[in-house]
Amino acid sequence: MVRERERIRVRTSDGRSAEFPRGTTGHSIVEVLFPEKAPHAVGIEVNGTIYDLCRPILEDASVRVLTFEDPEGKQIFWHSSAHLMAEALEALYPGIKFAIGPPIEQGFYYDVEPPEGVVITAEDLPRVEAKMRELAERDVPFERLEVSWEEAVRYYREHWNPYKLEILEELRGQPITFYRQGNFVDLCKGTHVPSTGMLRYPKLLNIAGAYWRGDSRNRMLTRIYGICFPEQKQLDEYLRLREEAERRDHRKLGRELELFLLTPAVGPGLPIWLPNGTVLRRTLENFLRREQLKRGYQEVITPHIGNLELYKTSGHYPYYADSQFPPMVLEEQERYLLKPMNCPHHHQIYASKPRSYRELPLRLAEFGTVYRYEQSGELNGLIRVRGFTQDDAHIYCAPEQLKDEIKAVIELTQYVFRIFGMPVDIRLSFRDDNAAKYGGDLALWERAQREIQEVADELGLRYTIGLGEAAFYGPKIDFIVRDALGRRWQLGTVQVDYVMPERFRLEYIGPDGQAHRPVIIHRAPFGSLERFIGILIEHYAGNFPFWLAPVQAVVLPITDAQHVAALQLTEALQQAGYRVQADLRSERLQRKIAEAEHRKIPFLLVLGRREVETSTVAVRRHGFGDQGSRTVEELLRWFAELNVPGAERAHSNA
RNA sequence: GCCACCGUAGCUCAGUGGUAGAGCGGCUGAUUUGUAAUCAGCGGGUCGGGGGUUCAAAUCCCUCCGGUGGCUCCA
Repeated sequence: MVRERERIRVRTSDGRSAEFPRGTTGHSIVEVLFPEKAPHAVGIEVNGTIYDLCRPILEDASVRVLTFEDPEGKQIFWHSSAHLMAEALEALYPGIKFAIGPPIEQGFYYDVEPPEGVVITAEDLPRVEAKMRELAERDVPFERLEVSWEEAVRYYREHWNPYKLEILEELRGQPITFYRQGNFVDLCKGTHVPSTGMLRYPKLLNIAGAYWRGDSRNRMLTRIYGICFPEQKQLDEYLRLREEAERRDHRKLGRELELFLLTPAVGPGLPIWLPNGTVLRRTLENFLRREQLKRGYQEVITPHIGNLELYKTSGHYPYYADSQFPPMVLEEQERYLLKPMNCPHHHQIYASKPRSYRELPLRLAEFGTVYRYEQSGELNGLIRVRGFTQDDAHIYCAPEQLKDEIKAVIELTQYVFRIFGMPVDIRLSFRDDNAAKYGGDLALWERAQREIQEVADELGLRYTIGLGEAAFYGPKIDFIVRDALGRRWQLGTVQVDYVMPERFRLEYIGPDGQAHRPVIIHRAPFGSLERFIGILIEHYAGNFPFWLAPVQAVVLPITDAQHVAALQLTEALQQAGYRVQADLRSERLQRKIAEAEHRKIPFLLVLGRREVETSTVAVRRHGFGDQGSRTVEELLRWFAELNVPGAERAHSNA
C-alpha cells in the first residue's frame, strides 16, 4: 500500500502515460516524455495549474509542457525576464525598490522606485540591458522558496519595501513564495523559467512614469518596459517590426503625404484636413453612406452645439463634465455645450412627432462631429483627438426587432472591415458589479446582455466577454481589428440602450393602440473617421489602394513636345471621374518618377514621342514598376476595375 | 493632469557661453531630358514664448506653451 503512494501516474494530452516517483519534478517528466522539447521547456501545466519545472509533483497528473511558443510560456518567459532586469537594476542602483513587474501582451515591465536623488532615463537603458546579458550568461537557476507570511513580512521590513509590504497585506496568513536567481530575491507567485541562461536576448524598450497601483493619488514610480526572446533572430524580427511601425507612423506619413495638419495655432488635438486627407475622408464617408442607404438608413445633419439641458436629460453631463469643453454661457439659464455626442440630437428627431410601430426600425445616420476635452497627455496624432467625426447612427426599434437589427449591424461592420483586409475580433462588453458606473434598470441590462450574446451565438461568432467594459447606459459589442502589422485596435462598436428611451420618454404606438418604449442601438463601424484614417494610413503604410488614393495618377510628359497630349490625357481621365494631375515641369523623367513614387501615387502615366505617335501611354504602377504601354481605353477599363472598394488587398511595398 | 525626455529654416538635423549652419524642399534661370532625384544663382530662422544669471545665452537657471513615450481616463 505504501509503495503504491510512492508512485504517481503522469498522462500527456496526446494519450501517453508513464509512472514516476512521487515528488518528481517537471524536469524529469519533460526529459522522459518530451525529450525534443526539453531544452526549450519553460514550465509545465499540471492538472490545469502551471508549475515551475523544478517544483515537485505529488499526485497523479495530466501534464502539458510549455515553451516560448505557447501564450502561457511567453508569460513565464517574460515574467522571468522582468526578474532578470530587476537583478540588473539592483546591481547598478543599490537601494532601488521594486513594486510590481509582470509580463504583458508583448514583453514585460517593472515598476521601480530609484534610490533617493537618482533619476533613471532612457540613456541608462543600454547599460541595464548589458548587465542583463551579462547575468544571463552566468546561467543560474531560478529557485522557488516557500516561506511563511511572517517571514516574508520580516524580510521586507528589514529590506525596507513599502510596496511589497502592501502586497503582503493582501496575502495575510497565506503561504508565500519567493524566487531567487543569483543574488536577487523577489516576492513572487511564479512561474519562472528553469534558469537565466534562457534569457540571453533582452531589449529594454522605453521608460515612463506609472502610478503605484494605477492610482493618480499615489506616488509615481519609474516603469521600465522590455522584451526578451530565446533566439537572437526572434529579437531581430521583433525590432524590425517596430522599425516598420515607426516608418509607417501616421503622423509622419500624414505630414509627408499632406493628409492632415495639427498645429498649436488651431489647438492641440484639433486636426485640419488638407486636400489629400479630405479626399480620403470623403471617399470613406461616401463608401459607408452608400452601404447604409442600401440597408435602410436615413441621413441627418445636426448642429455642433446643443443646449446644456439636453445633455442633462441624457445623463451625459454630470457623468462626463470633466472631459468636455466648458459650456458657453449666454445668460443665466441659457448655456450651450459643444456636442460631445450625437445621440441626444438624434433622440430629438425621434421625439419630434408621434411614432407608429410601422415606422420602426427608424435608422438615423450622421457623420457627426463631436468635441471632447481629452487630457493633454492623452492626445496622439489622429488616433486620439479633441474634435472628431463619428460615423454615427441610432436605430430605434421595437424590442422584438432588436436581434435582427443587431445582426444587420454586425453584418455591415464585418463587410466594412473585409474591404480593408482587416481581420476582426469581437468582444461582448458587459457590466461588472460596480453598480455606480452604470445607469438604468438592472433587469433591462441583463436582458440586453442576454440578447447580445444570443445574437452572437446565432451568428456563430467567436467572441470574448469583457466584464466592466460596458458603456454607462448599456452593453456593447466591440470590434477589435488587426492591421497589416498584426497590431490590434478597437474601432467599431454596437451598443444596446434601454436607458435613453426612458430618459427621453421615447414612445411609439403599437398595433394594440398602446404606447410602447423603443430600444436604441448606437453604432459606429469606423468609430471615428480620424482614428480610423490614422490606423488606415499605418495599415497601408501610405500606399492607399486605388479607390482611396488622394491622387490616383500623375501624367508625366518627357519633353515640352508632349505637353498638349499630357493635358488632353489628364483632362480625359478627370472627365471620367479620376483624381489625376499632370507634371509639366522641365525636369527629367527620372526626377518626376522619383517624386511621384515618394508621394505613393498608384499610377504614373509616361508620355514620350513614341506614346504620342502610337496613341498609347506607358504605365508605371507604384509598388509594381513598369507595366508596359496601354491605350487610353485599356487604361480606363483598368482604372474602372480598380476603382471599387476592396478591389485590391493591402500590400506593404514601399 | 502626472513622470521622463524633446523643441534651431517648410522637412530632416549639426551647432554646449563669444552676436546662427548643412542637405532636401522653395524661388529664378539654364537645360528638353525614356522609368527613383540635371546644373547654377537667390532667398529663408527675434534658435517654441516670457523672465533671470553673465561683459556676452541657441547653449546655464526659472516659468509657461507645444510635442514624444508611458500612467490615469476614454460616453
